[in-house]
Amino acid sequence: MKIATWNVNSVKARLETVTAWLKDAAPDVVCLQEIKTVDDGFPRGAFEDLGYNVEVHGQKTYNGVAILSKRPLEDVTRGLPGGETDEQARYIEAVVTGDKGVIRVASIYAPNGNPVASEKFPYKLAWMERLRARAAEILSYEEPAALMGDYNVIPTDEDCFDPAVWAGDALFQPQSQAALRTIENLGYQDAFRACDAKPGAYTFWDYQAGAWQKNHGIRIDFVLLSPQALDRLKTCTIDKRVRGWDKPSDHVPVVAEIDI
DNA sequence: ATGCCGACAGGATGTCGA
Repeated sequence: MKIATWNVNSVKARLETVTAWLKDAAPDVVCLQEIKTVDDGFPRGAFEDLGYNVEVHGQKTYNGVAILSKRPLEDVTRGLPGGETDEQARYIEAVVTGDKGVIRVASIYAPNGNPVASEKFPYKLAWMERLRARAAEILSYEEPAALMGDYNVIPTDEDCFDPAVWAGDALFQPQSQAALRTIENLGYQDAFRACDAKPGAYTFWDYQAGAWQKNHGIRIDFVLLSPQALDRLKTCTIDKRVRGWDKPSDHVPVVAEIDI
């Protein structure tokens, strides 16, 4: 089963790019982030026409996440547990059944957190703590799980072109890196790192200042796998071709092949 | 030090992203 995550930066503005990629890559499951639309505005027909089931947790203008799957999506959870007063749509989770068993998948859009001196940074850290709690709960199920998305954390110096540029940024703060590491330390593995230890692989290049042309990127989109999913991991790749296409998102898809 | 680019809502330009 081919599973993928992609921050599309508006599903409406990106519809042609996204459908072109789906036809080219033919993933079985895709977690989308930053769809920037309410549920009713989601172009579900365009994806259903390509054979996908669609589950959406949308929001006007900002955020919003979705899951597309060629297999039925079951046990759908909208919103990250523990945030009854949180209005921001950043999490949706569902269970997919493959030929050899089930896999639980989550589409995650973690808060950016900038500027660090604002209330946005503690919101980011509190949200990551809620994600840790949910990740721990999922681990207790002892089943294959893939927590996929835009974590808005640069894990190490090797995950950005120039660490000095990011020194004051929320994505690169020690607290942000620790929050991600704490989730991994529960027992999740970064699928890309499990397959490819080379530094200098990125998933995001800013639209500004020719970042793509200069390869000034960062790696902030991850597929985190439970032990039961890691056991079945075959490959994990970053599809950077897509950043060079017309009307690209500033993020590219991360794709993992799981034997499920 | 800040903007660079792009999407959105709204109908100009400010907010947000990373």
